[in-house]
Amino acid sequence: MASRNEAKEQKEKTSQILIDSALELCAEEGYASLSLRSVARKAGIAPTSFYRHFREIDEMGVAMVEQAKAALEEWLAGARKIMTFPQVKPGDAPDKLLAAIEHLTRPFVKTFTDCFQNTPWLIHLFFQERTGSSAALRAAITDATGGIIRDLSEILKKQGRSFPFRAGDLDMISETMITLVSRDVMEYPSPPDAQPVYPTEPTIQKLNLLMLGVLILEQTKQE
Amino acid sequence: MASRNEAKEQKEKTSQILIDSALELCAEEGYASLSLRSVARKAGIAPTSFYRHFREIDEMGVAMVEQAKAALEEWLAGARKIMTFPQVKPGDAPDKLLAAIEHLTRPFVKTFTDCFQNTPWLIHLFFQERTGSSAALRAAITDATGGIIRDLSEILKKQGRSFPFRAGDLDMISETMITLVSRDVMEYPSPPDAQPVYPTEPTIQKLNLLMLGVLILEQTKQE
DNA sequence: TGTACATCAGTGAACGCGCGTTCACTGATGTAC
DNA sequence: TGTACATCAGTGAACGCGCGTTCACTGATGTAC
Repeated sequence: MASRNEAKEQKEKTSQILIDSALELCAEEGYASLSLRSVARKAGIAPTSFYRHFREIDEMGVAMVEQAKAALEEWLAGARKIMTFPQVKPGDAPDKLLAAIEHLTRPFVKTFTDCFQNTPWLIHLFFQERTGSSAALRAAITDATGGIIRDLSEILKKQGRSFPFRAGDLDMISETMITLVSRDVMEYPSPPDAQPVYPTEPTIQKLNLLMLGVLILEQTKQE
Repeated sequence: MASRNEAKEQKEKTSQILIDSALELCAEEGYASLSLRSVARKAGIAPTSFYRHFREIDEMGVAMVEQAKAALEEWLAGARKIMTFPQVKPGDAPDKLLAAIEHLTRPFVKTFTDCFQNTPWLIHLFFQERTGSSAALRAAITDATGGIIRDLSEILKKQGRSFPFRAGDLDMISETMITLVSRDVMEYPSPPDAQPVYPTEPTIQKLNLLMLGVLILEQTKQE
């Protein structure tokens, strides 16, 4: 019984090697360029062994997305701890609002860029293949992205006492934040190149403007 | 002489058929899935004839981007005519600012969605392949996108008397507007599916929030 | 005007290659009795 | 404990296919004289 588990663990391990290899290749060449043989080659197993783990490439693709989602959720959990929005009052000057907003946007962007520098394949898979690729992968990504957006909404909601968004807007704001930060991060050269310090300020500024607009509008609506 | 031109025109025509075929295929399957043979097949010529027009796929890719850029510039020129920003004063209520902003954002989003419904391949090529694909194509797209962003900046600048952006911010704002609208538009199902009315309101709202933030901030800085 | 030559878009046959997929096989491990 | 059988991850040979690319050729059109 125990050894049967060992055997299963061994299989699991090989599956993981396949997924890891695929994620690396995907970041380099894009998902569309993945081939069963190239993944197997990188993983160091025979092409035919692939079928012991997945029925086809897209089945592995879905597993890749699941893994990326778990990793991204972990990063977001880290962000949650450092995103805190100071109390503001209606009528505060825009400068003061901006300073408060940066307590949300700066840690958020920092988290995203750290994530990208550590595991570029993660962002790549999520935001590069989001609209392309096979229908199966697209569905998995859309699903996972939805989860991430809701996670971010939760983080914002926690700030609710001081930053009272209307519930319906929360997801829209989260989605936009993620869209903007992922786009900027992806424009950046991949890690094979000499890795310059990523300039986060323009990204932060965009999010600031968005949140400032939100804040002004929400304050108006509450009066 | 005249007939020599005719011969050249004939060649030009075939090149155009190749490009058009490639753009269609690209919208369906993505640029990475293009093959010399599939393009030639769709264009109705022998695979070997491809070499009479382009040395390799990426050379055609660059021509595709040029064509897409020209088309998008034409759409933007149309947008320019209907984007007009009413005069606002510092201290105007956010509601009033928002109403003014919509005179920019609504025509802009409308133009983009119309463009996508008419020629989906255009948006696809520009914003799907922006980060993937070959280095040559990426460079061409980055270049073309830069031009489009500057076009939009020009449009905004024309509103300068009533909407005084600082020059440095103009490109950032244009880029963000294009990022947001293209992302939303691309999330939408491709034309092969039953074509529902594209919901532009969420997109407009995002742009509104951004522009509201910009406006508030610019007003503050001028004081 | 007539004739000989040049150009060049488009072609079909052929090549070697990497691909996905099938198949029967191996050999380690687990199970039954 | 010993023996016979079952399971199953991993394998190597082999297949047919679409790919990019080469080559020598065709035939329409343009040019020289």
